[in-house]
Amino acid sequence: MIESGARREAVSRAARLDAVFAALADPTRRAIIERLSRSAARVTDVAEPFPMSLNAVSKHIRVLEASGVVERRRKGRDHILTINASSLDEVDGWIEQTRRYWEVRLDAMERVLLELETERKSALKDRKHGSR
Amino acid sequence: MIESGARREAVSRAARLDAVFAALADPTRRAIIERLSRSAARVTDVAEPFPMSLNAVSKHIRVLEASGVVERRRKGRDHILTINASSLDEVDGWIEQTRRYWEVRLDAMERVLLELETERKSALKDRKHGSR
DNA sequence: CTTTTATTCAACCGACAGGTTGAATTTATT
DNA sequence: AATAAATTCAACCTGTCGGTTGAATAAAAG
Repeated sequence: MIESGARREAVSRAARLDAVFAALADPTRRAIIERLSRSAARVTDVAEPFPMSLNAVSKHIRVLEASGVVERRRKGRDHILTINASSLDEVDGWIEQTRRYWEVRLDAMERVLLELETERKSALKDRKHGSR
Repeated sequence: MIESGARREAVSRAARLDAVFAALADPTRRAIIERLSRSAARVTDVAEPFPMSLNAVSKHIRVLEASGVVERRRKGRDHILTINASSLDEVDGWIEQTRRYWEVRLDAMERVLLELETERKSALKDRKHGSR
């Protein structure tokens, strides 16, 4: 039932990142995730503490489900929601990889070079600048 | 003028997470980040490869700046853009912490307990109906 | 000084996101 | 069978988002 991982290449990596980041961008949805982190729960249970209609929460859950962060299995009339732990790996990987770039390249050379260039230019004019 | 890069501790952690996740949810903005990961650049340079107006990119940059992921310093008429490596720490931390929850709690106990409960309920029904 | 270059500001627009309410659907309970 | 509960579907409203075009502003270059 759970064909997680390699088999879902119908959607681009970018689109998946879009979906997960967007899903995580809403505070209500992050709260839902945190709630589900403590225990699996039905839609009604998840919705209970929120100051909005059940329908609104239901829609949030659909967003989370579409992004792959939340999984749903039906048990009669109840829909049991759980979290898919591996769904954040891709996002995590993107962040990690991007940050690595910075730390290696940015901090040292590039920044100094840029500083030098701008220094050279302002040395020619040298007006009263006095910024901190 | 706007105090960019100044202390904005008045914003809640949730709001900051909102901003960063939302900033990262757009593929154009992620591409901008990747571009700036390789070298600092001016707005025009950043905008050049994108199939949209300079104004559109300028707006994306403002979103990234407001989220704290990108920093800007003016040098004459040029605005030099760089990445703030530490800005993703908060996001990274949230993901890491949330995932930890799952792996510890979800997989084992909670899931089994839930299974048992639903099992119990259908057992009651079983007495007056056939097995399934 | 005039012009070009870099960038933002402002107004506008279509699409989508997040919320509402009301009904429909499926399953449990009595 | 009748009712209640859990959930979604559908229509609708409002605000924000991503994009456009057409200024305005500020600094550099001629």
